[in-house]
Amino acid sequence: MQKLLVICGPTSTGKTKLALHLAKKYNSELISADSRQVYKGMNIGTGKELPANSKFKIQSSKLPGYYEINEVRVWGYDLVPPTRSFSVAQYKKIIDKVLLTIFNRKKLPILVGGTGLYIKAIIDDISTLGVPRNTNLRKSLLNKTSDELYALLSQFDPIKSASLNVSDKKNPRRLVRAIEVASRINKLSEIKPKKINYNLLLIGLILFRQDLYSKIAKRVDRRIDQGMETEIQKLISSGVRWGNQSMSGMGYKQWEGYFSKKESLKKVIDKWKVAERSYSRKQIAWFKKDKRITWFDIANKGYPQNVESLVRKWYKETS
RNA sequence: GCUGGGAUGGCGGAGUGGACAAUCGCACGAGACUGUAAAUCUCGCGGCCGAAAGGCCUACCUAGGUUCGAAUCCUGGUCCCAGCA
Repeated sequence: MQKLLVICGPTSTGKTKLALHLAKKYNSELISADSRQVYKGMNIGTGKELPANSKFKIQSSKLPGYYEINEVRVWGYDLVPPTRSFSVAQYKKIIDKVLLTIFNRKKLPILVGGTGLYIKAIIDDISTLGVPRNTNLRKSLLNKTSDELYALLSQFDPIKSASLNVSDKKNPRRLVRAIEVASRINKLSEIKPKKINYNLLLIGLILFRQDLYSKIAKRVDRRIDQGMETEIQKLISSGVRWGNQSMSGMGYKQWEGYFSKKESLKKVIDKWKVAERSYSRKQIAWFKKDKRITWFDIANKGYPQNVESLVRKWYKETS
């Protein structure tokens, strides 16, 4: 079984930094598991650790490009233009290919990021991933209430509708998706991604809540200093619109009121920090459920050494 | 100093005699989530007891008063804001 190292945890805990550090020691390549770093031109706000003058390299038309950071290849950035929408299914398709080439190069891939669903798509199975989005269906369901959607789903797939929990029953987006899956026209044409089994090691980085919050605040301030406003300006003038999926992310959507002269910069920053905090909570709730994760408190100064010794042990094992 | 307006939970802000521990939004807390996941959705949110139903206590600046009953009415005090001086 191929070895795959996963580094996850809430935002602002230094996952990429740790991954880059480990990559040097284990002849590794990094794969970002981040639903926002996939967009080209969104760098500061999504936290791509790009040094000045770093170049995006594309070697084959069958693979995405990569960056080299401190001589470590980093994949998963800049997969699509920010005017395009994106989904886990595309991510899975692309990254599975990338992983194969990394194994061919006899290197250790490190999957690093905070998007739990993306990590899950790579290391576990998501069985409905082969059902593509149906734009017409989604359009026709656009103005339906969650009760109406639930009734519809009950017609198409009573078993599925009965199995939904209270929150999904009231979640229009997830109901629409469930109807989409239930009403697929041609099941045979679906290409179901293969489940690949890896020899996994999952590392989680965590920090006491209040300290995490203050780290988040500082990082937002830093991103403002790094020129976040200019980044947004560039995106807008290159044709990205506020309604694009890429602009629904933290650090981006909060600027809409500012650019229409309705809100102050302070307001933008406050809303941004709030969004980051609430996101970190959701990430913690998600990752907490995965019992495979070994957690490291980054307040503990020795944690990189502890991570390393765990990785070393796992890496040496013949699988 | 005068005149007018105001003081409600961590914040904004409803309520203007009973159905008020107090609509709602935000923050915060807990959670769900198999093709938008940095999305979307659910629940909780004065304190105490309880698994729950529910019960008890302290509350709408403060001190009194009116009333069967007050966040809501009256009086005094404190503070804030606006206009005039």
